[in-house]
Amino acid sequence: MTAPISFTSRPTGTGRSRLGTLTTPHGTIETPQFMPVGTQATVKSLTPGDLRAAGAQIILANAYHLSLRPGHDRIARLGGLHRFMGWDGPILSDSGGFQVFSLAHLGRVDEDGVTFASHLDGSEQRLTPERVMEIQEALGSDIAMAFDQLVEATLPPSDVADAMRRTHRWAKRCLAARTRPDQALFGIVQGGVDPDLRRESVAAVAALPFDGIAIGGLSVGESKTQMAATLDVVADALADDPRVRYLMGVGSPPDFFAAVERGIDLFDCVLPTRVARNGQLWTSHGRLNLRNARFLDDPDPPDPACACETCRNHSRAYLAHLFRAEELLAYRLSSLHNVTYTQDLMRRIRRALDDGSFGTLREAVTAQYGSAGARTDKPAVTDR
RNA sequence: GGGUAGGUUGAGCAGGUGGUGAGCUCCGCUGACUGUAGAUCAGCCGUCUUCGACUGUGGGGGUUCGAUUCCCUCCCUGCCCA
Repeated sequence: MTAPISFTSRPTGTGRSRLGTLTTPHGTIETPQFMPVGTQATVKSLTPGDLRAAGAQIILANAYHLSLRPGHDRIARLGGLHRFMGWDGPILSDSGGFQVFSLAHLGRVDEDGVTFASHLDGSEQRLTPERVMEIQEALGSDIAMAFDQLVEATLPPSDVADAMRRTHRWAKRCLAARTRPDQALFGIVQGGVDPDLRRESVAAVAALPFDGIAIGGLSVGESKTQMAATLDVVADALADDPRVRYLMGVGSPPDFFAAVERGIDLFDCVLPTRVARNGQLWTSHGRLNLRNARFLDDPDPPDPACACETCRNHSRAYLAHLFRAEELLAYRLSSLHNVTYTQDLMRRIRRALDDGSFGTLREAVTAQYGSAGARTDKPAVTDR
């Protein structure tokens, strides 16, 4: 059978960075690329038209959430996730592995899978690698993710290693369970921030016939320095592996630079949309919190350098008012801007990789957002 | 004019029948947020020299060791009657 996706890339000469093209059943995307997160078959407050206008080329949805509501079988009966949500571009579905982590207190992990109390109604739910593949195939996403176990990188090494090796066993089961020739499947590298464990994980995952390699378990409490060091280890271990590399759950504007120069092609993160709903806009002046009193009389657009619908038509003062009044438009206008900003940033990164100005761009953005990110090397929870 | 219920920190309240009223919800201020149980959460929100201290229960006066509480008087508000 023909491969469900194809990825071609070339090194740029800037660190380990690459410029690439990823072709999926629902279209081609340029890499490095950012995927807005649409957990429940919607990028909160935005229509597919908004996403297109913002420059989004691929979005992420979540198998766990959609299996609980409205149900993956129902989505399948309604023609699949693309038709259901009205987005005809590529979709990557997350497996629910992150929920094993974020909802850990609601469930327990065993060798075969995970038993959950649904966060919606408390009903018992069972996720296994086979079940997760069944859900994602019913959704019909372009790219499915293997079911993994993510743990705090700061746990004892033996715990991190246990979860990592279970992830490897589940990876093989996911591959064995797949039946759709038109859906790609990515494996996930785990191993916390331990270089040896990360190397072991890359060796195990890269040996399997996945269509892409994801790096999980980062941006969950470790420092920026640890994340960069871990990405270096992974990039070394992947060496000349030609497959697309996806860093899960990252990130902020400074994070993109740290990861791209270490060979990352794909990102997803809730940050742009979540912080937007909480009043924080990403701009060429850095972060603006539009709930701050100083914006109530500010007639300027959120970002004078931005051409999105929000910045073309509305002032900071108007946004500040909408947030205070808890008007729904606040969430849409802010999310639309932040997704646009993030897509613009990725486009600028791609252009800079092409013309050799990556370092210059990184310095400019770092000046706006602070070195190494907003909060540098905050101590890990268990360091105390 | 008579009766009645009230007056507590921006708003709305709780509490307090003589022994230290800074408690709640809004509003407001600031911060956080990284494969979304998040249009959420946290801190602050009388003053100060802020791990504490001080002031504050409509105004004035009185009784008392001590008054938000008891007494006198005045002011203001709601409702009922005339």
